[in-house]
Amino acid sequence: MAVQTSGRSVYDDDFDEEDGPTVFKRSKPTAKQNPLNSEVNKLSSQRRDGQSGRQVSGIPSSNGQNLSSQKGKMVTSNKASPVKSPAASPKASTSSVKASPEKSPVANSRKLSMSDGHAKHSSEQKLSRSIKEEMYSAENNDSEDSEDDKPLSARLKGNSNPAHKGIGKPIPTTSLPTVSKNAAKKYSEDSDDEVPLSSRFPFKSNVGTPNSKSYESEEKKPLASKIQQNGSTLRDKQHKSSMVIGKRPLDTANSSDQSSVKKTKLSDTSTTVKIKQVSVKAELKTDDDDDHIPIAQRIKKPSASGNKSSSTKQKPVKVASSSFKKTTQKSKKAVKNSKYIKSTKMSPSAGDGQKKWTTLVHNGVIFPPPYKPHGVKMRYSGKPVDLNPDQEEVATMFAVMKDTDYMQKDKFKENFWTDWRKLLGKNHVIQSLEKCDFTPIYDWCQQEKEKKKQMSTEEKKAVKEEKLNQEEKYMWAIVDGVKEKVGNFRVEPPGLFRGRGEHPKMGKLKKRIRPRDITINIGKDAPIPECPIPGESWKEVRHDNTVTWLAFWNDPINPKEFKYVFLAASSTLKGQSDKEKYEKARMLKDYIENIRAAYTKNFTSKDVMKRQIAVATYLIDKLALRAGNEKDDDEADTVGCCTLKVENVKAVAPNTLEFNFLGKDSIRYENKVEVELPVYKAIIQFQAGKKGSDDLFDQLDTSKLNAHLKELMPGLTAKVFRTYNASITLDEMLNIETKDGDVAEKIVVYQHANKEVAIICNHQRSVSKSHSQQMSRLNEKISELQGLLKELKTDLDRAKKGKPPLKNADGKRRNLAPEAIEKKIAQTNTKIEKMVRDMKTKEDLKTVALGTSKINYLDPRITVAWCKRHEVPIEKIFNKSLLAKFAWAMDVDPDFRF
DNA sequence: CATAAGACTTGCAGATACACGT
DNA sequence: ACGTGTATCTGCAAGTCTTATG
Repeated sequence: MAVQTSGRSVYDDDFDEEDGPTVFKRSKPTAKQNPLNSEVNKLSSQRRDGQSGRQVSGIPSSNGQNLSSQKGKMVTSNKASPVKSPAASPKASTSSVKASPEKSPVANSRKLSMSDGHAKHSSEQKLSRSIKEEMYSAENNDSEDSEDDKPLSARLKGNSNPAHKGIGKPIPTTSLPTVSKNAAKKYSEDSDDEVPLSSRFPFKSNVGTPNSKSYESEEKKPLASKIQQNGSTLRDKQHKSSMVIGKRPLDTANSSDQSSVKKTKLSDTSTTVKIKQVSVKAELKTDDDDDHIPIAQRIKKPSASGNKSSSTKQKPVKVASSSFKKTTQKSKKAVKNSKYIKSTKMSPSAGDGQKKWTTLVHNGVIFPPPYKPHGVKMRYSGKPVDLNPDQEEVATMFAVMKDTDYMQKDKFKENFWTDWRKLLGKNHVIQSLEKCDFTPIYDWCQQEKEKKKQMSTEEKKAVKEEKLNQEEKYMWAIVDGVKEKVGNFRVEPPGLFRGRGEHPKMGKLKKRIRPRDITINIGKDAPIPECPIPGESWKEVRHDNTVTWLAFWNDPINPKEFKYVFLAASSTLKGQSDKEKYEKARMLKDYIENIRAAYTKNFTSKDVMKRQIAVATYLIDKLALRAGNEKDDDEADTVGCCTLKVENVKAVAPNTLEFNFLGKDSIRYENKVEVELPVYKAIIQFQAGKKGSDDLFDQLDTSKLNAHLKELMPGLTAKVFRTYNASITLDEMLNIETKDGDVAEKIVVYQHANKEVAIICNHQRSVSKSHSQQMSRLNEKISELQGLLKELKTDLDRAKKGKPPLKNADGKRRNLAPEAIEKKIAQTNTKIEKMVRDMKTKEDLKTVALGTSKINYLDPRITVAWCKRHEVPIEKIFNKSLLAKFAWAMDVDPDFRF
């Protein structure tokens, strides 16, 4: 890759040297907006949001305080199905393409979800897409290295008008003719393959059909979104209106720190000492030899091969002999895979085997302070009891949980009692938990908390500084000569296990971790961190550079499992794999059409397992379900796709499926979806003759499913669909809904898209304790304003007639000119409208968590590119930690599309 | 092959920091 | 200056997926 030598990108400059928000300016102020947008916008006005109440009463699903009661109030049952999909109206592209004669059963089955009749993509597009598929690896290299890593300034000079790129690369996903340069390039360069297309893609002809019109446009979204279009069942809680989410602009003060995203390359690992001396902030800003080099390139430095990015680190995928190939894309796959292998071989990671780093220096982990007995006596049968420090410690853990929901759970108390009793001993005075009164300890803890709160600012600051001082040395590691933040260097303190949902182990004592429990992983030549507790030593010291963890210990609750210390999300190591994740999801984009066609075909396969795989894949794709691994009995009883029980899905004629189950973290997934008839029928078949608690997919588990997926695309697994659907949704929504307007309006568009994704992924949060209170407070304010409005109107009437204003209860009003009153009225109206909007937004988002998708599912390059295109300061969308985490994405081409 | 072990990502909640209106 | 509400950060639980093992 051409290393960018000429200096920083525009972005970098802003980042480093300015305090103000970073605005991605285009060199040409023109072409800010895709010309198509205006048309597309119409579509957007038809969209409705899903509604958000997804939790169900009575389900003890979380451990938050008062949660169950809150949840209980939420009656709404259908979960939203989000996005409808204006997003993909391929009209534009259609025009450039001729209709193809393909016909496909698949397409037919999709009609259902395509009520708005989007045009489909032409066969030509499909073909070129297929070609692209084969060339994936080549493309990757191109896109990652040749373009993205160029300085922004350089890139901007080029063709910044998205419309220019239309040639050559069909983006099936959207109708926008926008095509990335990379893709176009790839297309032409990649035509190397001599094999006739027709033979390479026997499957093709099946895929698109005349009636697949909206198939393509629609297919990119989870079904849920589509269904909503006709979804009579769904509540229309929406507000296409863009609501102001009330997000505060990040303060510019932050930006000065942002250079933290840069890595400081140290000339050699022995510089550790120096590092330790510098304060964090100072360090962040210090000399950075590599500052001018984009992170993406720096990442690769350590690798001797200096090769182009390997967007996928996985090892070559074996070309399995699968039935799928036979039926569909045999030759294609073979070709693909071989290329894939080739490219992977050249990649640094492949060359180094599993090697994740070359040198690794760090200072180990920090332990929580030993327990300080407070001596406060709890009571047993009303009498004070003496406890030794160990017993007291555990009693205190229990005491402080007084007003959490766990206290209502018998399992929690039972588990706690079992473990505490072991400490007390059989013959202790305390013989039963019921007679225990922990309130003295509880009260004491509250007092302590209060004391802390009352400390003066200076005192607090001092305490903080002291803590920082102690921790500083643990906060950093040096990986291949680059100083990187460590994620969780603090060893977990002892406590009572707070499992989520109905976890069988809740309340058990999580014992204190000691050095002898901990295995350290560190570079061979690095000094071994000294054990912070005198007289003890680490369990083991390894030098394993095929893994990224710095330390681990066995989870005291489940000794078969481990707790790892990793680098922070902002590290290059994490950034790299994050990028690979998104590249894989982008790769899926090129395969998705065939994959969907294949599973659609298999809805009616005679082979039950195939049918189950098909339907499961469909659900994962359309509803963004998780894979659903098997779980042990000593874990909360939750499910994912492969572990769905018969009772979790209800088939309602003619073709609706009602899902209701507890997913990850015991979050309820509740959704009604209209599905293709074959899916509906298949589900009924799978349920036939089974009990409610039986597995719906009895022939299936995640390894079978993923093994199958891997035959369809290298590295494909179930979770890739979630990433793909989340990111593609964001990309499309942003590009369709962004209009000219001020930054605030654009941010609203972003948040709206973000929200849709969160709903698709079922990312929930519990309603804040004060939510209803806050709502009524807002209501009060609104009616106050409305009262004022009334008075103003009266005044206006009187003023027009030349009469003086009436006096009201609390005094008199000023005598104003009618114009002034009118102005006031307008202002008040605006204020009221804004408050109403805000309230709606607040109500709407009260159970939706936007953060998770932003952190884990949305390709940051979509966001960064959009910010560049629309001159939205990236800080308005990404906070400081996100900026650091996504450093690798910052110099993306403004024309980047997912 | 099935299962276990191992490694890494994803997810929610509570604590804490911070901005905003009064 | 202060309380309140929101945004962000942190902690750690709970997933996914790969690899090793018998």
